[in-house]
Amino acid sequence: MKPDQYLSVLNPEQLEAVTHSGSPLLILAGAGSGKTRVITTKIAWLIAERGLDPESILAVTFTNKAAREMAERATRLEPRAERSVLRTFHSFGAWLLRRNAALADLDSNFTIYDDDDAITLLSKALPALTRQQVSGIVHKISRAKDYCLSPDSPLLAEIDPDPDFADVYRLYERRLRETGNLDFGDLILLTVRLLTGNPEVRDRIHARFRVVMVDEYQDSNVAQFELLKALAGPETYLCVVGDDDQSIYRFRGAEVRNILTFAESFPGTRVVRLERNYRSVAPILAVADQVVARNEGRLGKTLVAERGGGKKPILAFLPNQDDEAAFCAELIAGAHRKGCPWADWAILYRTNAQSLGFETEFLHRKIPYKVVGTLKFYEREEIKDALAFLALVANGRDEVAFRRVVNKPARGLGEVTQDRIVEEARRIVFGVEAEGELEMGGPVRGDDTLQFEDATDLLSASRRILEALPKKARSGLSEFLHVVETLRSLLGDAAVSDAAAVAADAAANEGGEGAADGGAPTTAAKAKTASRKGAAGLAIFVERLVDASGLLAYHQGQDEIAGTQRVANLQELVNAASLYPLSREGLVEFLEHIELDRSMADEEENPDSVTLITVHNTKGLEFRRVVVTGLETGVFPRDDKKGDDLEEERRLMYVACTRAMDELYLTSCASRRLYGRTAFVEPSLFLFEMDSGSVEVIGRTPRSYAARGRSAQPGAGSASGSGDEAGGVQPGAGNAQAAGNAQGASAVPDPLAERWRTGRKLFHDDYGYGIITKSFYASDELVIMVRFETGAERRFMPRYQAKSLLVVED
DNA sequence: GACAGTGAAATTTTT
DNA sequence: TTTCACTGTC
Repeated sequence: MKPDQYLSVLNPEQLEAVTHSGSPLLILAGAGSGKTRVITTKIAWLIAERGLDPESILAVTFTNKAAREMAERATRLEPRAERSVLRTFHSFGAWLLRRNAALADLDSNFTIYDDDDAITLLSKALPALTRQQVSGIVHKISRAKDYCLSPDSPLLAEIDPDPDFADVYRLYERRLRETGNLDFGDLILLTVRLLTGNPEVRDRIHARFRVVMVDEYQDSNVAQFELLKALAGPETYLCVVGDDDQSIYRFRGAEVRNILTFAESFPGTRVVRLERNYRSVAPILAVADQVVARNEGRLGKTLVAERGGGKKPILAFLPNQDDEAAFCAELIAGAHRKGCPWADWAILYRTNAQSLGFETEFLHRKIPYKVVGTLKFYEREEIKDALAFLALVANGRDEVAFRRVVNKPARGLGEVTQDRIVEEARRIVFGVEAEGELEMGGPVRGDDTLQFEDATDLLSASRRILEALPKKARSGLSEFLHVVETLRSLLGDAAVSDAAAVAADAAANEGGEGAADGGAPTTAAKAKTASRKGAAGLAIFVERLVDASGLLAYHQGQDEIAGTQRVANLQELVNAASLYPLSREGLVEFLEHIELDRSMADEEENPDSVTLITVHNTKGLEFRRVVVTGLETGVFPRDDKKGDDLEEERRLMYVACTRAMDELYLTSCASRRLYGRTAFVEPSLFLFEMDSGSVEVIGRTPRSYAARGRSAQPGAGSASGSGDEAGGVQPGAGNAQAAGNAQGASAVPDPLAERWRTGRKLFHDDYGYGIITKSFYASDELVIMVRFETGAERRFMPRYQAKSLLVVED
């Protein structure tokens, strides 16, 4: 596309942001203001108009999805942008560290530990503590890394005042370095140290990246801020984009202050505000704004809706979460009957657990849906097993991986034997008393990488103690070692020397590899094509490994016992590997990609389906119609939230509402089941913060909410005071009758009540046959009691349960 | 060393 | 309701 073409569609502020140069730039981009368009256009423009080498542009984001989208859109405007480096913070860190492994005192074959692995590792080092306690510690360590704090930092007390914490942190670091692996925090922290501690690397990076851009800057943490500072040389053009009102990751270290004080950190900063919202109709934007306006710590923006007209958001009060699910289903099904595609809809909730009710309901009603984020493919036992085995092949020091697979299937190698092997491996490196001698950098000395790896390899250690083991363990272990070795040889004899080779090349590497490397993440779409052709590339290897490791047989057995899908899942993993070359580098690349991007290729899901998604996961997305569910105190916002935490919940609410383009629905239940127990709950604080009159209320209004409505809406109050008033029209099913009030039911014949008359026989999908024992209106909702053959008695609201409840006899 | 059974606790958001 | 730690048995 020609620059004047894509520049002509921009508004004046967007144009200014795109063409600005000569000083740091902060773009304050409100929701739906065309932020991504500005970034991608800027990339294209820099290449096409300013003649910048695409490879000298670095743009970092927080999610892989965002990175992919950015690459896609920039490339559409300017094909050469394909060679720019568009990555997540973490994948950029991994990229740089791997290429400078020797300088960073790392093994270039490092794999990445997720929280779970980190907890396992530390648990083994602290056997006296429960997993839960360790999990708390690991969490704090990861927070410390977010803030760039080493075990020696006095500021550590801010995270945990316990003086032991620093020691445990130190211990964790040592164990982690011993495995040769990194955790998420390290990907940022060690990258910062690499750049600040090695002037030649830093200069090289400054020379290469002339432009550094950051998207969603409001979610950056202190370590990422430090990284940004390290990346910005005197000649670097710095441009960050963000919206302080959408900062929602404080809980994991994000610092809103980064964006609030950007201009102070980088003197001369030019600030451009994008305040025209092109996404939502005005009434939707209004309620979102009313809520977030209550926050104090914000830069303050005035979002202007470019789309006039539009309906007021509808607020539905419902008895409980089953009704909430039914309400949503009916709403969506009703719209679908009128031609609205399923895909126009998104159901938003605060916590993942809330998706369940919607899933069951949608399944019943045959409404196609997809759950975003809960794709726990890589969490499955069989997948983690196979990945652990792969990781061990790539890196023989990986203790967590070793422990996970060495005795699976059972080879007579229990924890005691495992401990012996690990001790043996550590003994070689540290001598008998190693405690406390290490710095953060770890024990690797650049010159003897090879020897180090060999000696501390858990496999070498295994071999050394082999003879000392009891017969059963000995044969089991020796068989295991044989499998690993055979597999390693499959990756070519070059495997062992890779580390040295890569280390030697490192210095010259960042220059040319950007292109080759940037290609990998964008190939996700090609995965399917590749996998259909059968095992190719690394897939051959993974297939062999799954079989030879005994994991296939083991999980086959589990499939037969439990009727699970494990073998099929393993096959899926094999397919995923087909994109990578059959080599040790290919394997390492594969593992890194999985660790950093768990959003497996979107399978062959139905493109026309309703989206079920947590509010956090909607960042950057938009839908025509959105239902924000669970608007109750304790759920959203979670209770015990106050001060800054409450402000963050408010921003979450702001994010949720501003996802909607055309229609917004809000649902709030009177009671909710929470771990088995049913509790009555109050409407969300945020509902009270919206101006009365800016939403249309339906359903039985809770007393507290009604009270507020009455005072704010003079003349609209009801005489009865029972809170029965339901303003507005029931969307979806049976709307005409619903408008009628409870007291009117005596005169007017009511088809709904007629259909669900006492004595009728029913069939229910879950409970089987039953008979209606009572039928009555509670406020303005028809309620029936049904006794089932099982003896159970249940209440239903036919309006919402029409599909699962079938009248079988008059 | 594996495994079943018991009792109790605890639930957010994620690169 | 589910998950996890711990206990006792084979």
